[in-house]
Amino acid sequence: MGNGAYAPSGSGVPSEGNRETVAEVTLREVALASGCSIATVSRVLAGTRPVGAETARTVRAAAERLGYRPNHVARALRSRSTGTVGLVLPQITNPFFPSLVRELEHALHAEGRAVLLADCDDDPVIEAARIGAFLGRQVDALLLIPVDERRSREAVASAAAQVPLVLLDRGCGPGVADSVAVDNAAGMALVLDHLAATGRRRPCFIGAAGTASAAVERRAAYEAGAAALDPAAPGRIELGDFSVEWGRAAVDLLWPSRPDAVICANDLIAAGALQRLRQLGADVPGEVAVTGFDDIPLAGLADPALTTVRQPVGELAAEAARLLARRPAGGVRGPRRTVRLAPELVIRASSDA
Amino acid sequence: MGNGAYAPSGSGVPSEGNRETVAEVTLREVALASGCSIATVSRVLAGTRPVGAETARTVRAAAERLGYRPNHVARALRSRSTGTVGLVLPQITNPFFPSLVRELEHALHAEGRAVLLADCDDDPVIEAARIGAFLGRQVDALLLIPVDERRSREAVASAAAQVPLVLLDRGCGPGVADSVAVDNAAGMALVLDHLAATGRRRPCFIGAAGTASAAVERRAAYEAGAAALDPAAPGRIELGDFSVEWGRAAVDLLWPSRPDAVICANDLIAAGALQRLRQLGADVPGEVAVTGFDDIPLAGLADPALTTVRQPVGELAAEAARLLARRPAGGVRGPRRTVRLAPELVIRASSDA
DNA sequence: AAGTTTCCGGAGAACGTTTTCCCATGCTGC
DNA sequence: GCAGCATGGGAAAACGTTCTCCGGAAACTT
Repeated sequence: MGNGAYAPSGSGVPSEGNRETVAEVTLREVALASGCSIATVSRVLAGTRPVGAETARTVRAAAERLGYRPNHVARALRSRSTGTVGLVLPQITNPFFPSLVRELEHALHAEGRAVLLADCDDDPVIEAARIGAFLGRQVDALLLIPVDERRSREAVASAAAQVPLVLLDRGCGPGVADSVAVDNAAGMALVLDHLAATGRRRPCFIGAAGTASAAVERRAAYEAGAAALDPAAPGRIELGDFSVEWGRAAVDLLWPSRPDAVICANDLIAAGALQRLRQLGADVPGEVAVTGFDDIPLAGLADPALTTVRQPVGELAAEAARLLARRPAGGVRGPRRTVRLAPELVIRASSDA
Repeated sequence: MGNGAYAPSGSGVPSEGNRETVAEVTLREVALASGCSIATVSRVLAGTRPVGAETARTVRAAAERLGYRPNHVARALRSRSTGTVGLVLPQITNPFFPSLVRELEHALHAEGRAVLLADCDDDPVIEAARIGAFLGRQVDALLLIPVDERRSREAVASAAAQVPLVLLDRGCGPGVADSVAVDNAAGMALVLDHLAATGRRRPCFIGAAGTASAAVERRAAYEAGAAALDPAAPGRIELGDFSVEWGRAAVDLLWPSRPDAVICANDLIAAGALQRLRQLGADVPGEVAVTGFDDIPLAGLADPALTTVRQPVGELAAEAARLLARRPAGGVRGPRRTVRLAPELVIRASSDA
């Protein structure tokens, strides 16, 4: 029974005995074999009510012998819980998401729930459709990284009224649903402190336009922190999107003014910036430091390796699972909770003084 | 009805009328409202048997009006098909997988099937457990990227006996299950042809040890091709694993012999090799060309951008879906099919003569 | 000794579908 | 006019659970 997590078949050679692997074994067969009723078998196996020790043993033996495996579908129909969570995200190919998905998958599987995955192609319409499909499949809950702060709102709100729903990484307007994300302001503050401590005085910022919460919060935090750093020269700010291409392009705009630190709103931008700076012959980190945000795998691979802010992906996932578990069913009750987790500064060569 | 893919609620303001969003609408309610039997409603909505035109209209109107949404769980219990496929992979954080997952998700959702995701942490034991869990949840089929050629075999074979199962990207021994993968030999041949055409004469190979099919096939193809290229100097071969670190380390072993082309078994190795070569002051591509395999996003971002072999991810996914669809149910019948898809050479700066 | 509470176990009703029967009706062909 | 046959529709049996009753027996109470 050690390895056979799913194969009721015997040991290796399928020679004799239990051929009943074909006709699915149900509670009924176990009941018949153990000489008691279906109800009793159910109770023994589910442990929902105490059952006589002797009977329990017989039942368990019979179940084991026949290789009984509960039918989750039937169970779901009756108990109105599928043990399934839908995970909806904008683009699995966004390099920040895989590790988050991984942690979520582990956290959820650990409590016996399975993960239905949907990729929205960054399209709110597809997102709404996927949410609807999952709801139709009776997921117990939804984990959602919204595509867009505004255009996802309607679908999210409507879904949150039907099942427990936790927003991840990005917000979706106030009071729409529970949410858990990294503390972007704290992360940006870590970066600025580090740069200040290593003597950088002429920072600039390459961010992303739009209303996405990560974009807004990181930009605001930079503004606040940079002004505190040196009220006279808060540094230039350029806004584009969260892409490598934009990082490259922004450097062309900023480099002429010779900043000594380029702070980027995420690692992709930073990777682009780094690449372009090197092409322009800039000395990183001697002449100029570059920092990113998120700590995607690419950050450690860049050359020089990128100083960045690591999101606590594991905690993010654990917290999301916890929020889901807390919200019982109808989901409507209770105020929305927002959890902010502290990030960690990862200092690498790109800012090493 | 345009947007409300999942919300049966009316238009905006929840003022009057249908409050039955709360108590789930079933076939029974629709039958009652349209004055006919449950069976008829089911037939109209599922289209399983012709029904009188007048009745059909009435039923459809009632269903629309009440906002009927079929209960997938009940349907699954009765029809023994959940419309769900399990996708089991070694490590979602492996940068080659996200795009594959994306394509698979789209292909499957397009035919109305939902995707259950499992990440195995590169551990065959976890893999077996996940497969078992999915089987217990009555997935209609399994899509699997095996962790290990040998150690995954038992679980895979056992699962393949129960549901249609398609192996992706990596094999798992002959005759175990249907499988679809890129033609590694053809890909390596493309690389070698390109390098020969651009005048490279002293190749070497950084590969991965072990029995994983990608490792074995790419290595064998290199040996065959390099020998054909120049029987006298087939080039050195170093074997490690599919990682950036190994790429870096291997360069230290190989560079002293001054090859003019470093052919890597995947892009991660190539990225490491590229990095180390640059650190050593080598001129890429002037002095030495570097090539990868897979065309992960990192390949285009490396500096210089990496020449590599692009896997036809979309076709891979489509073909996998097709194989699944072909195999009816029990899965045991019929010979195993193996599909090999042709890759494409992507020439970038790292090999530009 | 008669209530009363526990305890253990069984019968059977859900859960919401799909599907198999079966019964009407209205037709066709003799 | 009657067998035969499509056609449209309903009643009810599954599917495999969980869970609510209910009953009997044993163990306490009074």
